[in-house]
Amino acid sequence: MSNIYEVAKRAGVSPSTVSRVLSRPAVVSIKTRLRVLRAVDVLRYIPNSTAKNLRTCRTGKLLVTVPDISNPFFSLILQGIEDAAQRDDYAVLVGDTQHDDRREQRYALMLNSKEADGLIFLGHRLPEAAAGLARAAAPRCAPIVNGCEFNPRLGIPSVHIDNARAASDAMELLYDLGHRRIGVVTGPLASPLSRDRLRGATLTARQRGAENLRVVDGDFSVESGAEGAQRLFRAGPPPTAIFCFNDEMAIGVLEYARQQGLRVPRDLSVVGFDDIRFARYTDPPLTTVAQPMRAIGEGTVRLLLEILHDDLITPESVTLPHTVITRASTAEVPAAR
Amino acid sequence: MSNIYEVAKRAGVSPSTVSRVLSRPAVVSIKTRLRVLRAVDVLRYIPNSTAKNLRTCRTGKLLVTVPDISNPFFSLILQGIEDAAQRDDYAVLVGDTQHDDRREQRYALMLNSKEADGLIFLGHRLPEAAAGLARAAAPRCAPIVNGCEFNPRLGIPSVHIDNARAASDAMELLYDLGHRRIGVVTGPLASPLSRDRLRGATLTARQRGAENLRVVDGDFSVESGAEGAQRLFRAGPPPTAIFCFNDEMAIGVLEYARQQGLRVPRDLSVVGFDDIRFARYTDPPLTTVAQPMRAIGEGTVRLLLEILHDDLITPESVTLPHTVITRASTAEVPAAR
DNA sequence: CGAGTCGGTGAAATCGATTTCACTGATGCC
DNA sequence: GGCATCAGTGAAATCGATTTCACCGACTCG
Repeated sequence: MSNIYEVAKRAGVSPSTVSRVLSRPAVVSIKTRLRVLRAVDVLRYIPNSTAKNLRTCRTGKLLVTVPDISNPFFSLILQGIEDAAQRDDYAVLVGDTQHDDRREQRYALMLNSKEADGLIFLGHRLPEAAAGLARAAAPRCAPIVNGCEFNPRLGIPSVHIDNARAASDAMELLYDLGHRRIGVVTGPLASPLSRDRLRGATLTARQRGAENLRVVDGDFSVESGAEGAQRLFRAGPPPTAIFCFNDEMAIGVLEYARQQGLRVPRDLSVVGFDDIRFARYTDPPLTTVAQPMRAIGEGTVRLLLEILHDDLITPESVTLPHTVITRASTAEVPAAR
Repeated sequence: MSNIYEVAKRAGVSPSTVSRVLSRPAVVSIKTRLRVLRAVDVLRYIPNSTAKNLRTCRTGKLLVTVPDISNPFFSLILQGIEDAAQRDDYAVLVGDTQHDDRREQRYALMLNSKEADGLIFLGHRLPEAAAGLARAAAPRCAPIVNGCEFNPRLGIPSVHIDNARAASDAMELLYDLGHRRIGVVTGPLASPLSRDRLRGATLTARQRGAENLRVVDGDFSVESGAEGAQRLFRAGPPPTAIFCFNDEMAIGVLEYARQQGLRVPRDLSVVGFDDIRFARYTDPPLTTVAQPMRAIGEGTVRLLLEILHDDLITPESVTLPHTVITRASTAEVPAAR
């Protein structure tokens, strides 16, 4: 592989000129520019980006840690990130952390060793290594951005929806349909996102005067949705509606209903969260709260690039709109008909 | 951020020694080793990986191009790749190409500019830039590996299943259930993978003496599955079974059936391909051909690392086993009952 | 006792670009 | 005509590590 010196020699100029031709052609005379370009062509010269990175202290890479790439919710966000990064000529390094904080740690360290220019993390924990960078940068912004979650105490900019409000909206929908015995299957309460949704849901329940809100915890998996439904049905009078904090658990509830011979939405209304790709293809199609996944991904990149370009000095979060999508898994409560 | 010189100064040794302590501690005496480590600790020294990469001509990164990250099939392969790469201390750069060959090109160029040590591509096209590297490396292996597809003409090692055989197996299943009028919805025939499956399917059809195989083309999307079903039903006598070249199209067929009031599997049997996460949660759960997605991902990494370590000289592909998973979307043909 | 070996270390070259600074010749202007 | 300005270019420093080679002292062995 040829390097800049060989190109310079062949073109009869100095390496500096070759470098200029490639990065700021305007400052080089037309004649030498063409000579250099010809040499570049002949030698099939492609600049070594590592050398460039070393000199410029930039890598052109963004590191993204995601709790689970194979989860359709995250994969859509990742797609938004990738797409936005690409548009600005950044490449994306992904780290699948499998919800493991040691892995989160390891990836965060890549920022310290300058393997990437910035970090987008989609989980709810800020790895210690990253927190250190954030402290060191204070009161300015470190190139670290969060997606989906929002923990004001971290002081890390984030792109997310108003989870409390979104959960409220989902609950309102159910109350408006006449439901009074509503069950909720939460996500892991370690994450602010789940806590926010729970807060929104219980707030609405109180406002609507329904004390009959029963809450069980899930872990966002299909299985935990089915199990949550079972727990809700086994304890006390059966709920007429179940609100799950994500679509996969709602699919689990649909599974449970099918096994128990419950007809959805006749006997049980089900609401999910996220509006993943398959939500519209469940049977019945799932009523759910849509998050703008791609936009969240793109937003995190925009925020990160603003920080990198020094346009964003103080942490600033972005709240994107959600939408309640009514499909066929919800209906008026039988008694109200 | 401190560098190796400051550490050396603080420890009262030369930079070479610091480097040795960090990479081959055994060759340094215990005493200096401890002194150096203390200095590293105090200064919170973290080696700059860009400098290291420049010197060692290694990046510790693998580039993966995937046609569509948000597709659950690819995201599972990607997870396998990420996981395997991580175990060997490699990081993964992903490029979502959106099936666009210009994007594939752009990513492939990153190999030329030494931004990654190797390339795994999951599409069926080998970008020209990568092909150039392969030619340059010949007759040895360039660090380029394919997943899923297999095109012997490319001379690029690949990890995949026996697609022809897998399609045969799916068809056998249907014939064994007594189906004779079978429809097939293919993927884009530009990819060898689809052509292989089609070959397998038609071969079995011929062996089973059924001339009634009707084939329509799809593009792997849910919509094209529904549309394919429509075309199959509109032309000639209705099929009793439809075999789709992926699960999403099979979901489309299920949708179509529901809309038309066809009961699956009573009126129509449906077989998918891939066994994505949601295949078991469709209604009815989908009979499909399972591909070992994670293993495919892990396999591509293993192959690539063997090439990088010079253990693999000549291109060599790996065929992994598939499994036909019978769920509730297939049943005996009514007439056969 | 002298030669050879070996463990431990440092000086300096190197990877391949970018960028500063200085220089040259040509032009503009009074 | 002389001085300032400017466009165009090159020499050399620089980024931060790794690695080769040479060196030194201590030890072994004949």
